[in-house]
Amino acid sequence: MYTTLPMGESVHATDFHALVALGALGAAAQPERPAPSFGEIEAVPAGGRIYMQDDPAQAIYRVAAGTVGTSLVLENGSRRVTGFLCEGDYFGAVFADRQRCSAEAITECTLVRYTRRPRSPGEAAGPERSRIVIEALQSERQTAEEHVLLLGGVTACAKVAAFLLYLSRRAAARGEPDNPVAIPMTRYDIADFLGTTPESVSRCLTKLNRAGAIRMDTPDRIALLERRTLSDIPRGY
Amino acid sequence: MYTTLPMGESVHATDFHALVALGALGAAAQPERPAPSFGEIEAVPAGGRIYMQDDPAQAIYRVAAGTVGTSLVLENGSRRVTGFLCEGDYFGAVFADRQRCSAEAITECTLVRYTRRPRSPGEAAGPERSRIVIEALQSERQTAEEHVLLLGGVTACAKVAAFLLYLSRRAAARGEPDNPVAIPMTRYDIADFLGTTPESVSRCLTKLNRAGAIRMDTPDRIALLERRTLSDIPRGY
DNA sequence: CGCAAGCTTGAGGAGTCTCAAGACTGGTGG
DNA sequence: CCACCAGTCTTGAGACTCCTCAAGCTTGCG
Repeated sequence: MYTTLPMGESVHATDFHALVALGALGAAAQPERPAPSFGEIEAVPAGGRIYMQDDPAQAIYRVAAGTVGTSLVLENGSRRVTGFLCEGDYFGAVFADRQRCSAEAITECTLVRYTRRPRSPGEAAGPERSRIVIEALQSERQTAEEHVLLLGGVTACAKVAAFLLYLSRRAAARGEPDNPVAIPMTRYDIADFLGTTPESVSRCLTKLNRAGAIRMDTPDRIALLERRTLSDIPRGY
Repeated sequence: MYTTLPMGESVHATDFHALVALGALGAAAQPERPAPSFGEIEAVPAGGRIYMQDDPAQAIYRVAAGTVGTSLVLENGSRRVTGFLCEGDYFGAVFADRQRCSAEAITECTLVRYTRRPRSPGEAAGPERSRIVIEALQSERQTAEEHVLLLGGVTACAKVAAFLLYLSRRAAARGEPDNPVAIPMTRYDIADFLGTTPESVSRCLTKLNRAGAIRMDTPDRIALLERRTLSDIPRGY
């Protein structure tokens, strides 16, 4: 599969190693970075729709605060949650006319919206816009690759435990409290994300709670007591 | 998560829409495209190791012919196959010092190897190298996102059926025969790719075969007879 | 021919899904 | 302020699928 990238001479003297260094540096949060000179701020209330599946793709979004969920409905009617996006994560960077997923705010959100068509002709080109696209690609690739590892677990408990560790790890990366980890999404969303059912998610959490591996303060706030247990769930747990 | 992309002024006048158009065009195979002016051809025999997990990351690879499998072993010892790469697919584009996955040739392969360090200083910069990185990001994102959809299936038969359709769709995109679809990888690899077991893969294929939805000519050559059945596997199939 | 690797099939048990009902929570309206 | 209500979460029971362990079968190759 060769791809046509009609950039032609529009990219000059790009340093290969600088691009390659992108991802390695991307892992570290750097909140001090000055805000980009473009991109519109958009506030979305909890439960608000950002866009729907098959809507025209008009912008790339970056989450500034809150949690966004992306999901899609397949031909056979089954629903899949494809990602939970938090501060710094990009979404909506499809390279097509229409969105493949729906996106909605799980919590109250603040988004940065990079519209495809520049608002004024003067700001059409520039390194910042291409930086956004590259960062979005990298972010979405990481989202999908981590999702693959979570979905690959064989038993439901292993998936749920890995999911908790995943949420905690990501919260820590954002500089947020990572041990009583916040669970902003519903059991239904978790189930559709992990390829299981809400009942199974609930049962696994109950089992891990009783076993002392976690402590459920409230349904949406869980303390991880034995991380080692969570990462090494055997087959017949 | 802000990422530092130390490109500075090294990217000029990049057309935002051109970058955004990348993915839409990326889906179409364009074998007529002239070969890039750099990148080393590497032939790998079937079963050959390309690199191992935790090896120093030295290059980005693109498959020119054959099938490559990437896999990794988690802390708890379970193996995951993260992708089956075919003509045109990229792999190995980690943005870190070391590889996260192992890569090995499933069939005899021809690869194009884009080494990180340019061979001569003169060819260090240029639009072609950054094009490779962007194409690789896009390719790997697509690999992971399609994998997510396959893994999200609830029953083993649904996953296996979706996997067959996936192989067929990709073969068609490469201009190869897509109905008696070639299955170059083993049941073990398929199982680790789909989050199930080799026995379950085999049983599902047998069941689909008996039901008349597919016809197994040989274990590695399967004809898809009822695509509609394969895409609409109900829960209790 | 014998071996190794991969594929298939079988039986039993563990895990999960389905359907169902009850408990809890937060918000709304009387 | 309280009752109600809708949505969510939890728990239960039964049926079913799938995993595990095991044993043949096929294929390709030395």
